[in-house]
Amino acid sequence: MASKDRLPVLNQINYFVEVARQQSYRSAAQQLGVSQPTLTSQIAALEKTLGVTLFERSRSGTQLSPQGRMLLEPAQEVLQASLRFSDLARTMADDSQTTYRLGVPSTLGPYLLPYVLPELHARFAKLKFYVRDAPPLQLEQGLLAGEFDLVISPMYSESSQIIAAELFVEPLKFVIPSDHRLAGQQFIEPADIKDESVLTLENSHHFHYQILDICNKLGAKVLRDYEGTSLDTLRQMVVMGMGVAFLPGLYIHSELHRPEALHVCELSNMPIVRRHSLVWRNTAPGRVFFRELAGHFREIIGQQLASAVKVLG
Amino acid sequence: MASKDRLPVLNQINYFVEVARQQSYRSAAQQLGVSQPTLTSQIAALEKTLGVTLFERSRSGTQLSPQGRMLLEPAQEVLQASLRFSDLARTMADDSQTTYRLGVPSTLGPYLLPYVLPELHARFAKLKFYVRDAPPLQLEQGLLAGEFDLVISPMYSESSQIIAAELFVEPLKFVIPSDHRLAGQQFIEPADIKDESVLTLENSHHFHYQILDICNKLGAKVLRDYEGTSLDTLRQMVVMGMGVAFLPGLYIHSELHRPEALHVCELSNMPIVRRHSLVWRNTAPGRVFFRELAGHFREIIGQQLASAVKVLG
DNA sequence: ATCTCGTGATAACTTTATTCTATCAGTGAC
DNA sequence: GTCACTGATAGAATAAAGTTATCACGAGAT
Repeated sequence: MASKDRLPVLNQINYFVEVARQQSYRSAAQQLGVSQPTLTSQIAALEKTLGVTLFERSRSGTQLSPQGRMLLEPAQEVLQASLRFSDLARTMADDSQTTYRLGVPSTLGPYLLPYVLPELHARFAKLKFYVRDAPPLQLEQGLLAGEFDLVISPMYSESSQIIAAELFVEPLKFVIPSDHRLAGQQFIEPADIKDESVLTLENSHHFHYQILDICNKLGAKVLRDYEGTSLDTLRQMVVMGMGVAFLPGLYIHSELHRPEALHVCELSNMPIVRRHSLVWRNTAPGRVFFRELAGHFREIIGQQLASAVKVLG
Repeated sequence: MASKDRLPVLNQINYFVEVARQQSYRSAAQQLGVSQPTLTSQIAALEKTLGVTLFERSRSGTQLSPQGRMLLEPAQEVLQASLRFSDLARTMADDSQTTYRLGVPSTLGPYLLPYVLPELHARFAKLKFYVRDAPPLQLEQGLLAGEFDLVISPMYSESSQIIAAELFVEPLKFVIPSDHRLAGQQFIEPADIKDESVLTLENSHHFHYQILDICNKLGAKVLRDYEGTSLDTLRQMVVMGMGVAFLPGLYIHSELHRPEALHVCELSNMPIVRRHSLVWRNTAPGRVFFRELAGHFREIIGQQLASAVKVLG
């Protein structure tokens, strides 16, 4: 007869609970700030969609029907669930109180984020990141596919769907074994590197191609037989005398505090660097906040890592 | 700016969940059986009331925003709560699948309901009664106050707000100690009772006044110093020789199967009875079913207790 | 480059819900 | 009886939800 298969209306459920509480249409109406006929018709509508009589009305008052009595608690649960829902929404109305999926290159994340995230947390207590490592190629793909909300990447491929805010420039340091013929000097002439065997990461890393490029210019040869899977293996390979390598400044800043079997230096007059940007889709709803976020990144990096990198912006 | 303090609409939450599931407005629209612009405007309305952007739209598709992602599960919980609510309502749309608060006199309930409720349960598996004992006076008050939905009572006070369906007539048996001078006879002349000491229940029971009445007519005296608090104490008092008593036929039928230190008989040519009705408020939403229920009571009592009582109706 | 197809957004309109004010018709207390 | 109180009803105004037709943009194939 009645009751199409339609969902009831939360507002009506709210009315129901209030009338049940007050045992009176009129006082419930006053409490709810609506007129009494509104309640009459809305409760009637709810009863129709549910197919159940909720109240026993008499000229001398109103009370719950047996069915209404049993439905009262489930109704309150619906309202509570809806309150949880909209409360959560309200707190997240502020973009700085949400959890974002942040993608970082595995050659950067572990050496950058420990310096940044604690301070960021101090500034936005409810801002959270779900951080995932990935090679830059996958980062960009993943960003476009919606697997990430934010990505820190070198931003080598420009696309109209993507917005990048430059964060900082990171030097790549030249690393050689302590017993290498060039060890001991702080600056090395690019020409001296000719014919050196340069080790790199495996080619799923953007890092790989950058090194390839540099080596081509310098005339050094890249040892492709032994490609490291992480910066740590790369370092080990250099220590073991398998060749020389370029290692990111932040890695060295983080991991090579103590003297070791390695010598770290730079090429004179030829700064080799990585550029890092904070990247997001141009359609991302958080884009305004993301831009603000990039500012905080720069600020914090400037405070924490000024000695190791050069902040942009 | 946006977001008045109003409750969201379940329908919109449902739309939200479906679009999130399909990652597409169009296919979600098809799935939901509405047009695509409806979704556009309803999702936009929901976003406005929540103050949060739920989706990241692009010309090539739709996906959840970070906030929407976190709101998806709470949204589903709201829907589930609402489904539980309306499912429960649907099953209770049938008046025979609800729990009613049934009030019975304590001098009747324990001796009647065990014969009735099992068969009633067989006929209406989901029909339940929350049974409470009370003296008939409280029963009627409680019924009017809405503390009971149904009451079995003698229905001595007629009221325009109350509807009563007569169920059956129960004889009151005359009970004397086995060693009483009148013991052994099945029928006793009313005149023989003159000057006997008759025991009764305490006066909160309607039973009390009925006995008082009978005794006045018969010229018997009522022992008011010792009033029993239950039919069982009354029986014990008779066994102990403190007097004689009238006990309800159903009590005797239930409790006195085995021969005992008691003799049970009747007054000849003077049937003493209680009448029992099923009573409810004339405004009770279940009133149609209650009338039907009264029929089932009569039927079942006729089957189970024909030897002890006389069914009416 | 251009075309086509698929995306969500928009406009203009219709239908359905929601709400209001004013009024009615019983009930209960005095 | 009278009066104050209930919830129900009528009719009108407003708000919300739905429709069809169309647009503008991006992606992929030609």
